[in-house]
Amino acid sequence: MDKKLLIWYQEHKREMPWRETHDPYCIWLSEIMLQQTQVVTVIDYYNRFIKRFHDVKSLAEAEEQEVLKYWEGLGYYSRARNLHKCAQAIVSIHGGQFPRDYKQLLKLPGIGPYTAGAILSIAFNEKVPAVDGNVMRVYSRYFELSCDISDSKSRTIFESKVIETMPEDARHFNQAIMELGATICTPKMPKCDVCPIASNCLARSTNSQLTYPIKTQKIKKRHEKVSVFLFVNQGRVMIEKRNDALLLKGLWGFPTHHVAMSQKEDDLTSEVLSNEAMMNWIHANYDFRGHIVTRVPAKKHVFTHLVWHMTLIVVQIESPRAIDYPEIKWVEPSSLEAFPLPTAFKKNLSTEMLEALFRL
DNA sequence: AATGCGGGGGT
DNA sequence: ACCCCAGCATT
Repeated sequence: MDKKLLIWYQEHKREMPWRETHDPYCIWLSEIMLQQTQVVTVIDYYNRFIKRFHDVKSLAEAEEQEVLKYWEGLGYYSRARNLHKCAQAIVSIHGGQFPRDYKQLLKLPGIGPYTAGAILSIAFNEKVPAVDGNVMRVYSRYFELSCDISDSKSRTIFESKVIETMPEDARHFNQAIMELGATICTPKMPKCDVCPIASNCLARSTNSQLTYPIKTQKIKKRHEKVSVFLFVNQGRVMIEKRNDALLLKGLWGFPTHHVAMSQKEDDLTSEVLSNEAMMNWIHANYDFRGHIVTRVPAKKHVFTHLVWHMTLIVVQIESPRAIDYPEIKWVEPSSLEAFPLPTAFKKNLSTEMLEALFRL
């Protein structure tokens, strides 16, 4: 398996900025960004990030808000918060050097079994497995392994199998398996006709590629109806830093009010908040008065485990005058870009909309 | 062991 | 419009 695979990888690997170095900082950063995120998306973020935070020390010294700003739009923001904490731990505990040790790496925030293996193998060429979803898909097909990959216990089974089959060139082998999973041995329509290891693939021989990997877990998303308030005062709109009790904690956004929740989308259509109920909510949470200018049905936004059905509520605030607090800012629409604003809010803000707000 | 956590791509 | 993807932390 390994010989053909390594030759294929050498010839067909995609170019990525982090593949031009073995610097543990670059490998670590890229691996964190690549969790649940595709290569094409990561490249721009990675380049901008490296340009601003060129080593672990400069990242450790940064403000969390700025790190989040550089992560804006990438999602799973706890990755960014843990990345920042991890950089600080590496500076304070390990003298700014990444530990070349599996157990030590695992203790660091945001680094789990996969990422520890990826850093050790790719940066240090240690013969350690790095099992991600691609590896599990490739191995379960190649060996027709029937263990359930949605069960976290299965990871160790794949790790043993990887150790059995791993050549000395761990650095390239681990990346080759993942590259194969990402480009050839894909979930839906695997390109077996151009796969370098198809001749020995068990699933290929029995035409069972699509029954592997075995995965039982089903995801049931709940639906939430959410009012998103655009408080407008003298050409400025209010944003607040989302607190730890909220989704998207630490990022900025418009005030949100939970109207209704259901397992079924249809149950939400009848749930409408009256103007009076809204004004009561506003007054209970903020000490100013105003009137509702308009309601705009907004795009729905799908998160990992829930769906937001948003309505934008534009409210003209008459009193008090716009005052900033540490966690509440009144900003001109053009200044919104200075804050880390998650996609759920961003995608509902057209230029026309902002222009209209500005005129209020 | 189960749940929380974004956003993008393919069909 | 709908389906799929999937590491780590917390509980």
